[in-house]
Amino acid sequence: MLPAIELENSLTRKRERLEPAVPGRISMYVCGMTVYDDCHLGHAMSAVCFDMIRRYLEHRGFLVDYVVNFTDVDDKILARASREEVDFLTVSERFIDNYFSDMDRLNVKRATIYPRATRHIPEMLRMIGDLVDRDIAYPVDGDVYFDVTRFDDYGKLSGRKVEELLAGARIEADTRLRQPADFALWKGAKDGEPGWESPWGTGRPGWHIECSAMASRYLGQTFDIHGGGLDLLFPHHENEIAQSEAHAGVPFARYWLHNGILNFSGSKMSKSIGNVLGIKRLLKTHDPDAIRLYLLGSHYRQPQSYEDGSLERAGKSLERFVNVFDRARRLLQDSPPEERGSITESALTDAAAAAEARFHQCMSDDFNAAGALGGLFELASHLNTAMQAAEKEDPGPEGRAGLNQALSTLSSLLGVLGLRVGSGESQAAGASSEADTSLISALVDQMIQMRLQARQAKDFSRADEIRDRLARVGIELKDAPSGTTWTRRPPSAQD
RNA sequence: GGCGGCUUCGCCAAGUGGUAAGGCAACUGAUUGCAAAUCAGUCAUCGGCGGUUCGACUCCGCCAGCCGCCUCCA
Repeated sequence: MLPAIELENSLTRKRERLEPAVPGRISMYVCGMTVYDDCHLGHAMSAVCFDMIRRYLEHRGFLVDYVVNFTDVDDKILARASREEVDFLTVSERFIDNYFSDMDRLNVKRATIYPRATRHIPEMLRMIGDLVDRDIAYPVDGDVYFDVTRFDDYGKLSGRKVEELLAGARIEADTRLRQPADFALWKGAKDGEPGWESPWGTGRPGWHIECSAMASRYLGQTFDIHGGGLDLLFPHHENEIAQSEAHAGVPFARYWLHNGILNFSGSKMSKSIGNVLGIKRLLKTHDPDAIRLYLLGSHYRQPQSYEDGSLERAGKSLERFVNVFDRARRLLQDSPPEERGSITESALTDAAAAAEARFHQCMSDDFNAAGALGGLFELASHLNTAMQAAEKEDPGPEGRAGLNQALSTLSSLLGVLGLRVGSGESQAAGASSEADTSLISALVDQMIQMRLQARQAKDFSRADEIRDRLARVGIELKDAPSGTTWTRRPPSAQD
């Protein structure tokens, strides 16, 4: 019996048991990105956190409807388009493609649907129209604003009170507004800006309304989980709730999940500060699984600080898993089975069962992937201990069964976290075509043969030279009793 | 100024009212021609001060430091 899933709900600030509105199904909406530039590690953090949550829910048997939006029209996109003298959709579509290629490499599973704001203008106009009709929103000079005093629960997510917002507003008051905290549902087009026709003139949607419109379009007026970065909690998510609930009269998202922000050099990774690490650049020197492992190494809700060498350390950790599978493959294929075994089956099956139990215990407890990983490292250790013995004396038929079972547990649980180690689909850094790979393989085997001859002739300086030279081009040799193996490492990483 | 959060071994980072997972690094030993990998072992009393409690790192209060949001932001 697996533990019930509990999660920390930002809305109630409490730990709650996850009880989907429709048994067996989870409807989940996660704020994607405004596509005006490349993705950075912070975007990856959010995407990977919610991907991990989604994968775990699916692993637990839920059918997950997973919606991630693209904000494909906004000031920054328009600014870029104007700078590049292209249509704004050219810009947004380019960065959407870019987003997919980065996220695919990080093994972020594709959402059920990726709605774009520009393709849901009618839905938004209907919502805005309704709010205006009921005087919850009001038009001003071609814009439309939401009157925050007309929604009693305004501030319930972020713990703010309307009065305080009015008093402490940092922005200069726009005198056209009923109060400074009111936010735009619709923005009238200024000179030459693209726009859509509306009852209030040509314009484009405000930022928040798209999520309200698209979430209800695809998941219903009330759905289970809404996720996003903690920095979106206010005002974005607060405003989503206000619009949606004022419009529909029913609760919007039932559970709100927020991932902690990634800090780099002491402050939030953000384009405006300029301390961003682009995913594309990181992928040049790091295994995508290492990046994923790093991002899952702390609880999703905690802010995470990126330090120099963080990804290198994650890469070393990942190798621990990689080595287990390499070693097992060698062990199981090299030696013919014998009657008597060096491994007692129960030792490994117990270790595997313990790791799996701990995995579920941690993951059920607000998706504690970091804790779950700890258990997987322990299982890796148990496997190594057993394999060390098995290299001296055949594990025997029962031992082989136990070994295989523990390996398959390890690889499938890593898979639930989206880590491809041991699944046969891991992406070695510098992956190349199949033809290249087999050519490299043949060449390296030749070099290993040459080195073996040198070693047998006790010409160790020559043997070392071969090893060093291969290391310089990213081929690392490992001598084992059963022979020499090699692995490709990424070219030396700088950050 | 308002709201929220954080402070655990050299670094990253889980966690619990009953004396602290894991990874990286380091140290000792085994193994190795030497390495690498691996194994065995070593390596923290949880920011400070009070309080509640039989007992707190975990609960409460105060203090200090750091961070996020309040403007676009994963």
